[in-house]
Amino acid sequence: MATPTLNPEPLLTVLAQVPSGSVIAFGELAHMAGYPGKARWAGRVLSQLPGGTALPWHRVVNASGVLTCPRADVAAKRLEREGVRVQNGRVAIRKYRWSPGLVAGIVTGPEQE
DNA sequence: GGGATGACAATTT
DNA sequence: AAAATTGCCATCC
Repeated sequence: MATPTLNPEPLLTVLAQVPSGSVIAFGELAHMAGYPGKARWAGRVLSQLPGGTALPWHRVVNASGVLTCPRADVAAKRLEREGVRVQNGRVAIRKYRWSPGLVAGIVTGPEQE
């Protein structure tokens, strides 16, 4: 089996499924990609993405909702353009956090509004 | 094999 | 919400 190197493919696939107006955390992204606990690896993958990528990398934030990226200003601008309110490089991840169950129309947990 | 780094997460203060 | 602390995992030197 040669080298068990991690593939960015599943991660990029999940990232492409993220709808506009929503955001996702690195940990959630890695978990859905099939790599639970590898939140840091997810960040590494995005860091290696090319500048001309068509993937919505700007919709990926950390668990705190902070745009932890070298282009936070660009990401914030794009997010606001998609309907996500960004304040001081931070988004209300509590409201905008996306999950596969959400797509199914299943409401989980209490609402915080 | 060891140490430092990084687009992180969870907990506590 | 923010800062500090600890834990985790992959990569680079």
